[in-house]
This record gives sequence, C-alpha cells and structure tokens, in this order.
Amino acid sequence: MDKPNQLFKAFSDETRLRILNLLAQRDCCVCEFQQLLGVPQPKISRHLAYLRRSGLVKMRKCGKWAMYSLTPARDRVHRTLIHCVKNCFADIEFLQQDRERARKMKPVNCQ
Amino acid sequence: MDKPNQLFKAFSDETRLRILNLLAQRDCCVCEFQQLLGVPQPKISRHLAYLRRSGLVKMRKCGKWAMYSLTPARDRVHRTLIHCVKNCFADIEFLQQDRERARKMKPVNCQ
DNA sequence: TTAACATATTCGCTTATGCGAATATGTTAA
DNA sequence: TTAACATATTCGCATAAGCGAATATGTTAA
Repeated sequence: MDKPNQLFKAFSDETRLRILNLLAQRDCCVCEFQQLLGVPQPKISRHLAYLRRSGLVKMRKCGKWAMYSLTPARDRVHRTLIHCVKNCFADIEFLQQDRERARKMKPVNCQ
Repeated sequence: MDKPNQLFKAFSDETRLRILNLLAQRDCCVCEFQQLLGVPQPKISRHLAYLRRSGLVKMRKCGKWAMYSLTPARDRVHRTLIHCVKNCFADIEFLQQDRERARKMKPVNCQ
C-alpha cells in the first residue's frame, strides 16, 4: 500500500466508507458496526481487515471485544481523506443517520 | 453517480489519478495524455469516458482534438478530492514527474 | 477524394472484488 | 467444562473492472 490510488480505493466501497464515517466520530467494536449498519458480521470483519491492511484503522483487544479506531494520518493524501470523512458528509443523509444512530447507542463497556 | 463512494472509486485507478493530476495543472487532449503518460490511446479514452460519466471532467471539441478539463466541484467531497489532487501530490514522485513533463511539452495548437 | 491524424468504442479475455454460508478461534460467564 | 458471545477466516461463486487488439468514426490537409 504505497500507491496513492490504493488509498482512494479503500474509501471506494460503501460499507468501508460507512465504517470510516463511524470511526470519525468514535471508536467502535465489530458488534457495534453490525448493529449500527445492519450488515452481517463476516462482511464487517472482512472490510475491517481491508482497512487494517491499508493502514487506515488499528485494533486493540478489550476483553471479548475488538475495538477499532482510526490511525493518525501518515501523509497529505491520508490526512485529506480523513478530513473529508470528518467534514464533508454533513449533507449525505445516510451517513448522518449512521452517526445519529451511533450517538444514541450506549457504547460497549470497555476501558 | 450519487453515492459518495463512487467518487472515491473514480480516483482509485492509477491511470485515472495520473490523468486528473495532469488536468489539475492544465487542460490536455487525448494525444497529450498518450505522450505524457506513455499509455495506449484506447486506454486513455476509456478512462476519460469513465471520468466524464463520473462528472469529474468535461470535453470540448477543438478541430481534430478533444480537449479535456476538470469540472467545477459540485459538493464538498468533490471539492476536497480535487483539492487533494492539486495540493497533496507534491511528495509523490511519479505524479510530479508527469507534471514536469507536461510543463516542458508545448501544448497543442488550439484556441 | 485520399491519406494521415485524432479519438471512441466494441470484443473477448483475465483478474480483482465483494458476497453469503460455513466454520474456526478465542473469551467470558454460568 | 460448557454454553453463549465476539470475531476472523476460508470457500465457492457471481459480478465488476481493466486490458490489448481490432475497428469504427470523424477531421484535416494534401
């Protein structure tokens, strides 16, 4: 994953974009993505693995949960794309709804 | 092309990214892309058609040439991604080399 | 009108991508 | 230790994406 287009590719799938959109708001575990996005667990895990390989997210184990979060940006492209996720989606309804649902959901009990 | 991930997908191919990178500097016709990128003409035309369908570039006929240029950004994501092309590629060598080559090439004679 | 140039598109093929189903692994709580 | 929970991975398949070769179309200049 050096080629800049690979980074764009990581953002080019709807499920991955929804995952990144949620992570821009707060850390989540797999079962939270599952409930928030209404998507089967293997599909979530697959895309999280892709994002991990792309260097966009990292995972920490926390009891029986796997907590995912965004990594710090490595270069300008990375920084800009994450900025985009954080700031450009206000007018995209389904992404705002995902965030709203996350705001209402009690986060997993994990320190 | 409404889904935001479709826009990222347009940037996720190396040839298309190189085309957009050149267009961020100046308008080009197909035969210029061909020389500047060292890529077969049908491949260039195919990716330009893709970018046109994505609403990222527009074309004007000019004699026997087809001059391509970036379209004005329609929304925040579009604006941010174009900004990224214009400003984030300074440290990506092969994209800078493409630009440098374009700077040295005498543009097509077209008003 | 013919030749050379510029561009777009079609075709057949190969590879990449994404998916659901099934399954494996690891963790916690009873 | 057993059951329930949480997550990751494998498999087989379907579709998408990208490619080169060939060809079609349109334009200019001789």
